[in-house]
Amino acid sequence: MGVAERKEREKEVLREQILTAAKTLFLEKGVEKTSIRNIADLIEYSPGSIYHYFKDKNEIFHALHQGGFQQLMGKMEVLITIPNPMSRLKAMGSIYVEFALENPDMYDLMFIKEAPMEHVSNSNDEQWKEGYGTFNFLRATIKECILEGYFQGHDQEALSFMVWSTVHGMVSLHIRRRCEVVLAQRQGTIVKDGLNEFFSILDRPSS
Amino acid sequence: MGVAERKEREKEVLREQILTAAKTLFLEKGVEKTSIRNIADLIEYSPGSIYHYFKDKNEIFHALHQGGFQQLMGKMEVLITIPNPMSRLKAMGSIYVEFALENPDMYDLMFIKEAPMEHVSNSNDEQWKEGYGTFNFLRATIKECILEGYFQGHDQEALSFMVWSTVHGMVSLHIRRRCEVVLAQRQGTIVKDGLNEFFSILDRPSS
DNA sequence: AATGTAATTGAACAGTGTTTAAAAATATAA
DNA sequence: TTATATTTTTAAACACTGTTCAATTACATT
Repeated sequence: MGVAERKEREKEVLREQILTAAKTLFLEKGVEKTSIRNIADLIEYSPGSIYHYFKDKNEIFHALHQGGFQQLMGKMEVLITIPNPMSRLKAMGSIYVEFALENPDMYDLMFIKEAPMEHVSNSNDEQWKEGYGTFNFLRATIKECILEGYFQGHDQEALSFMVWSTVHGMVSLHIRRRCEVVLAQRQGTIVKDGLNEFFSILDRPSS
Repeated sequence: MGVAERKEREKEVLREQILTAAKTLFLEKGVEKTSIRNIADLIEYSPGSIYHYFKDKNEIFHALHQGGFQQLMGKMEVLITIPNPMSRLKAMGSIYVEFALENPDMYDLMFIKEAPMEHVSNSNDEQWKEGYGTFNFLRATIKECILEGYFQGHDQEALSFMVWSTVHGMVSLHIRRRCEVVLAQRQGTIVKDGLNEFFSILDRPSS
């Protein structure tokens, strides 16, 4: 009686197809400008059938959202091989920025867009599980830095938040197209340059 | 023959009414979820008549956008009385954060929300006039800091962008409710604490 | 009072997310 | 194999959206 299992697998395949098509279109023309009909056209199904696999458009976002956190965590795994906490902190920043610039729409979904389920705050804990994971790793790295004397007398929690904010600020200004105010000839590299400036500042000795 | 002038004034009044209604609705339910018909309903005019005062929805957004920049610039005027560039830089950061926390919705509109149709409309220069103004002021302040030896060997443009990114990052993570990952007992003051951490880091001497 | 101009309207167009009743495809049972 | 039951898919419809435009209304000028 493996029929139910096969059906389940087939259903999962179509679910995956929808997700892949949605991701393709989101990255291509943006989330807002991608319609359910566009997705349906791409997988050659009717618009209505998508609603048998996802409650609504938001649920498609949410599924991709979680996938994004796993992707980011995957990119961060190499960091455990870096023993020096300061080097690890910098590498973490580089990976974060790299992820954001390579997957701007996904980053938008994860960190910039209005979180759609905020009023239904019950499931928040589950949703942010991965988010907690990455921030905890940052916090632990900062703690090691402080212990090794890199940021003497600094506040672990506030410093962690500030470091995260700096990289988030740079990539989100870039993604939301607020970089036109910087010199035209610098716009192409301003995020990378800004990150290096940040590293330089972090490298300066505690007075 | 003051008729033309009176008509002009009346036209300006209705323009103002549209802007006020749009602002109310944008801040209440967001730009994307506010329709021209919603705005028209609120001022008790037909949807079509709005197009006699604004080319399209984007033009309404940009008009409000510019108003926000003027408000921020107004708050920044006191900075010219601070002679020391480093003190001025810090005060600028404080005012920026204060503005964002006091007017989160307007800040959202100005720096976080998707600026609609930016790639389509080619009048970018005019739109960002005020944006250029505030960033120029930051750039000039950073330049003075460098000249006075505060950031020896640093890149003016990249450093300016990085400083802006840090304050923007902190307030935008706060506004978009991504601060739940920080310790619960710190969440109320994390932006202010993070800003102070940033100031401390900036204060450290160039090696 | 007649004319010309500017403001306003409501209908229409092409698009959106979503729902739903009917149809098609498929699995199970007799 | 045939009949029934279940699941999957579809097309049409609903209530929206931004925008355009011909027709109407309001009004200042002659």
